[in-house]
Amino acid sequence: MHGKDPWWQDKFNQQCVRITAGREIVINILHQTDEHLSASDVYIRAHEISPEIGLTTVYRTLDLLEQMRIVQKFDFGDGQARYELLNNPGGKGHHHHLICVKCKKIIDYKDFIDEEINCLGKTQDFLSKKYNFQINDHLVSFYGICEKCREAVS
Amino acid sequence: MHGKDPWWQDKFNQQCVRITAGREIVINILHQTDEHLSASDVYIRAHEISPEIGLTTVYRTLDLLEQMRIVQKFDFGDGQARYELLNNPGGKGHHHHLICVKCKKIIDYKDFIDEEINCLGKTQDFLSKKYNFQINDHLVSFYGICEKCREAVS
DNA sequence: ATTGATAATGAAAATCGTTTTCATTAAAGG
DNA sequence: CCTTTAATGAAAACGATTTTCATTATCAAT
Repeated sequence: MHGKDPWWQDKFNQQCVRITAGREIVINILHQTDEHLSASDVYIRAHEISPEIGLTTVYRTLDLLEQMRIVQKFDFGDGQARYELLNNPGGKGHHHHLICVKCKKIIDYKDFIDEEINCLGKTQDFLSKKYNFQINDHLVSFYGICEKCREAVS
Repeated sequence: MHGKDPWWQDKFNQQCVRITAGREIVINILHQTDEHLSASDVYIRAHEISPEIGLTTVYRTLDLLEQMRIVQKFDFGDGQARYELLNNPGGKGHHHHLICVKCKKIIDYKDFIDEEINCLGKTQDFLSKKYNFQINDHLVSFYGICEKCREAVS
């Protein structure tokens, strides 16, 4: 695509993880979307591009990418894990979530995100020292009931 | 236990949800622990108290309590949901999480919690207006790799 | 290029947390 | 007490994820 290798290839080489066609496809799929894709979602899209990719490989790749801190795994309570690219350079950027516990609808928001992150930063510094953790990212979600679901109740 | 009914019974009566032995036991179990119990954990403890309680009922009860905003359901990525009592009067109180993505260890922290909540409050107010959500609670988690797991890697 | 060691893969089977089904029992109001 | 309807348990079904195992592809050394 460009003269330079994609940013994530460094991480692969550093950790002696092989760059394969399937892995590239999975990363590209995640790179090209703003949605929170499940493993099946990724599989369906990958399969269109390259039908020899199996669901198992998609699962394994997503796990690997999570371990490598290239993707973030979420669980919004709808029974399947969802994945998002971290540090997605051309993507929508970092955001937090607002989740309806009834219908499981997810809203990504960026309002006040800078203030929030600033505030969380202090905590992160403290925690990483106190507990000797290498903290890579965070998850902030608000839970509630959306307008539609509130209407549905008596 | 006291002369007065437990705090959560009001919620049951208001919503015409029946107060049954099984439900009381599940709530008491959650009330008496500081851990993040899975459905099986609850089932095992419930079964010791009253062997006729089935796993299905535990699942149904936990779902019900989540809908009623009496418990909060979490997913820390270890393959099973975990539950905590909300507003637990004698409990450990509100806290946030620090999670190791390798070994899935969870640390509950309360450091800077007031500042964080204060900061999140502004967002919550904004979001609930903007998206017309009834926001009940929030989840803040930091993800990283703990000391032990970092040593284990080359 | 060829080879050799080893990581990556796919298909199918296994796992396991959770949900559904359905017949039975218990709760709350009359 | 009786009636209606919600709650329950056991077993089966479900579905997402993981494991197994034989095969294939990758990278490094030759």
